[in-house]
Amino acid sequence: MSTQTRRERERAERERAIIAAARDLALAEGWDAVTTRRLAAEIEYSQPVLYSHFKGKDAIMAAVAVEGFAELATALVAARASAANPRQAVADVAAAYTTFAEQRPALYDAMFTLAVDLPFATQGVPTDLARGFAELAEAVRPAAGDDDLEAVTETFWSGLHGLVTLMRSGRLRRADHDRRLAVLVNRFSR
Amino acid sequence: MSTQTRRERERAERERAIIAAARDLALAEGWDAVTTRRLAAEIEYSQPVLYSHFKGKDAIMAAVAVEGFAELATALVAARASAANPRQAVADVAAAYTTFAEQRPALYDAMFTLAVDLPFATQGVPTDLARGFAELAEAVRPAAGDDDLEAVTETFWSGLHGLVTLMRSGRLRRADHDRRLAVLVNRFSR
DNA sequence: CAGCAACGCTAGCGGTGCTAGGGTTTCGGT
DNA sequence: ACCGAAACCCTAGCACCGCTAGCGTTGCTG
Repeated sequence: MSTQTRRERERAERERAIIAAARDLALAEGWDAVTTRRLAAEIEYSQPVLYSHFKGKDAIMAAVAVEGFAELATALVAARASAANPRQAVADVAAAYTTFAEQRPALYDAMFTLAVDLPFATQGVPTDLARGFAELAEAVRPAAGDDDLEAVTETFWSGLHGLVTLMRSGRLRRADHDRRLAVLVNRFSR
Repeated sequence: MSTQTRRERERAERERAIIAAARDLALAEGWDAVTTRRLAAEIEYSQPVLYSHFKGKDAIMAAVAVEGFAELATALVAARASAANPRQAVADVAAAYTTFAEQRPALYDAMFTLAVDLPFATQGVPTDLARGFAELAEAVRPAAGDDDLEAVTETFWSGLHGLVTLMRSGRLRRADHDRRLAVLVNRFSR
């Protein structure tokens, strides 16, 4: 029994090492730099070992994304908790969201622009993702009015996502980001 | 002179054939299916010919994107022109935008999610892109209030872009699209 | 008609994600 | 204690990618 458990533990550790290596490499040089060969070299095993843990590169990215959901959710919870009033809550949550995307671009990409094989609008949504979404929902709830809260939240989220992706790809001037964010917050407060 | 002009004409035709082939292939099977080899086979020339017309695959995608800007601008102009009132103009323009993205996903990707080497937030923006942006601006102008019109337009655009990309990547339920669109339109009208 | 320049081809480079097959090590039963 | 079996991981390679060097041919020019 002891050797069995040891091997399982080592295997789990190696899996974490793969995810950590992918995450670090992606944060440092972007996802294009994350190749199965470099990943294998990083964990000091051969390429095929990766495939005994994950179905493919997409699955590795998905695993990294799941970690990202936890980070984002934590940031959003903190932002909303420290807000003085409902209006400020929307602003702080929005700022926290875009800051996260700006500071962890590779993580954000894995979560929201790449890696499609994660469950989103279906059952089995990662709990941390649901946590983050709930924070957005609570922030905009006072401003929902007659509209369905879920629809308002999703639309608010889309606005944030659009701002982030268009700015990051050079389609929007970074200098005007605060102004745009203020507009969005304005439209989803009161 | 005659042979010279003939060759230039043939060259121009071949360039158009490359763009058309890339566009058709992308619309039919997505950009992943557009490889330089398939493209070369499609125009019945060898691979290196492509590189005498374009710097690389990205440049070909950029050329396709430019054509897309014209289509989108036309759709937006038509939508706004036929609207009965300002409120309806925002709704129609928004619907036209998302419909375009939904019906021409590959085109939309080339324009707004891939191909970064196009000028956007700088000088030299493709005129058709500016035309489309201007239509969005005119639509939301009545609802800008004290906010800077450009910032409002960019934010509205971001909302549309976010809705489209999150839905297309499976992050938002397609069934609720109209509801979300209505929310966005609501927040950028009146 | 000779020389030259433009042109488009074949072949190949270095890279990608992924997999088949075989050795080696470790385990379990006699 | 040993032997068969199973688990494990590595080497080598497949098919593909974007892109380019170098050559042969074609067709124009003086």
